[in-house]
Amino acid sequence: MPTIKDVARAANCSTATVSRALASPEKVSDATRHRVAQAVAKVGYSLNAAARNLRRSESRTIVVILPNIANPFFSDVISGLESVAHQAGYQVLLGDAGNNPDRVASYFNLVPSNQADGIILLSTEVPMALVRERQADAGFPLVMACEYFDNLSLPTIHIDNEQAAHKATEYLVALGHQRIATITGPARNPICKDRLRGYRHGLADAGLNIQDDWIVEGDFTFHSGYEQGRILLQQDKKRPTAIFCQNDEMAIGVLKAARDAGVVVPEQLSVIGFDDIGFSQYCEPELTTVHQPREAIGRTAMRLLLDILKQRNVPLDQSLKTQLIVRSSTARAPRD
Amino acid sequence: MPTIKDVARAANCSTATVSRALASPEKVSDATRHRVAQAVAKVGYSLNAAARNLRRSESRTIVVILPNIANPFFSDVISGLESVAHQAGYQVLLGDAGNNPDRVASYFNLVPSNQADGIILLSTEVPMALVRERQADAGFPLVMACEYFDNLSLPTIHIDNEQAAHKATEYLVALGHQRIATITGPARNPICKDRLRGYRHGLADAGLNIQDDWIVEGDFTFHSGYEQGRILLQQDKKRPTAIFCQNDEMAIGVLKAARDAGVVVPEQLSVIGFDDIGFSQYCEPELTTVHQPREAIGRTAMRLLLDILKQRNVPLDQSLKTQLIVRSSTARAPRD
DNA sequence: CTGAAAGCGCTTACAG
DNA sequence: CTGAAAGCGCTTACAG
Repeated sequence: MPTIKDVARAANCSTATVSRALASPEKVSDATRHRVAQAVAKVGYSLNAAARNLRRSESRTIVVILPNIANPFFSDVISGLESVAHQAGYQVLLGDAGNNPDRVASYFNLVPSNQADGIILLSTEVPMALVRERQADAGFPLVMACEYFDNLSLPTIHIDNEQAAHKATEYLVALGHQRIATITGPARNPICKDRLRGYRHGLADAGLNIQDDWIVEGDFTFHSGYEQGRILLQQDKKRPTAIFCQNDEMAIGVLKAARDAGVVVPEQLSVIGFDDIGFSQYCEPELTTVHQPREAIGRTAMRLLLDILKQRNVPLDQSLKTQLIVRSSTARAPRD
Repeated sequence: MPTIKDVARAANCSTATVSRALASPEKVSDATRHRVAQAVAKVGYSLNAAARNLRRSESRTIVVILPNIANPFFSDVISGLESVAHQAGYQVLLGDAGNNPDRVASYFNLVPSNQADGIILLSTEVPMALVRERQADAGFPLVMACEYFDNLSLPTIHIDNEQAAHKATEYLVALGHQRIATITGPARNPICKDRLRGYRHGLADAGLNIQDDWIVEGDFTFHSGYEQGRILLQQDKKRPTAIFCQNDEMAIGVLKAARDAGVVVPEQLSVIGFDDIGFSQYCEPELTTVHQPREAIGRTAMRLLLDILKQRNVPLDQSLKTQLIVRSSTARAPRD
């Protein structure tokens, strides 16, 4: 591999000048810049980033830790993150945590080892000790998006989960539903708690009583939605007439459980999801759901992190708007 | 950040010894190794990877270029890639090409700039000139998976697309279908050509004639499947009784088009997809499709690349098995 | 088993 | 605008 020395020789100048011509062209005369450009092409030079990173002690790389790359929810968030990063000359290293604490630890370690400048965390399913340790360290650039820790304050971009769930529940109530169940995500997850709180308040506002066995826990997969849906629909006389699911995949699982149980959606059962993933328009029936501005979440989170890296003063907590999208999986409550 | 010097001071030895204790512990006495470990903990040292990379001129990073991170097909492939990489002490940098040639160029550039040791390419939607240039350069570690270029020989892991499509078509023929349409992916894509060839042969084998306006092109999205499906189903007397789609998302789009057109699947229309993504079990009806061993493709591709990096002799072309999964979107052809 | 020393390829403060 | 020189933090061949 040709180095900056080879270029300097070919351009008949010092390595310092080559470096300047490449990194800050305005510091160099037109003629020199041109000679250097020619020399670069001639010798087939490309900058050794490891050397630059070492010298500058920065890597221009941001690590994004996500719980599971298979989750379609994240793809737009990632697009948003990447578009802002690339525009600013940063790369994005996508780290799939895959429920593996070691892996997460190794991603975190990329920052002290100078392979990454900062981290965006999209999951709370990571070893708390690790995060706590880093957060104590003020110099560790760490931003959360989509999720957050309820016992730890970190800069974060999110939606108002409670309000969104509240509105979804209200909508079901407005349709005349009185027996409304919910399938939550993992119960310890703060955003799931928020969505559950929104659900409870929605019922309470309407004077409906909350039936604890209609609050069931899933894990955000199709399969868990299917299983919990099946169970909820078994009680065939006083079964729920509506189910609010904390994400779309579980809602789509419920649609299947309903089909298998011979319960017609939306005539006999209304279903609401959360996220508005692409598939929610292609399932049968199309899913009423809470739309999240996923790209914007990604963009905003990356901007926040880059601002932190530049030591800019920035709001550390931003909430973005959601929207209830009404499609065909909800309807007026059936007569008893 | 503490450096190796600080550790050396705390352990009362040279930096050379610290380096050895960390990188090749067997070269160092037990006592020293222990002292170094203590010192590392005491000063809170972590190795500066940029310095190591510069010195060793390797990065232990593999770039995976994919066309679109939102495509659920890739998530298992990525899991496979990552599991092998991490086991071997490599990191994976996921690069979303996003139909942006500049971005792809910058990912390719990671190798000469010493930020990546090799590339796995999961898409042919990249500037040919770039690939051609690199491939000419024998020292450039580049492996393809899932897709391939038909005018360029690169090490590649794939399935037998033609055979898989042939079998799927045969299956429809065996169900008595005589009017079988197909929705392809982008026509210039070699794997799409292969699948199309398999379809043609399947029809030819059965003595069915091939109707050119039943070979329509989509782009692998739900939407294109929906649109093309809608058009195919419009011709209501002699419309096709079966549609073979080159991926599941388009097949799911067709299911929706059929619902909208009042065509009942599978009684009036059989639909087959390709890939066996998770959704294919949660759409209505569940999708008959060609299963690809996605994890295995990923694992095999990463092993191949790592072997190439170690200059091992390896088979440069491996084909993995597919399987037709019969679910509920296919049935015997309706009577005319 | 250990240390002194060179060097990986850059960047940048300093001097002119 | 340009160059000589120091130095970023490691690793490793060499010598002992």
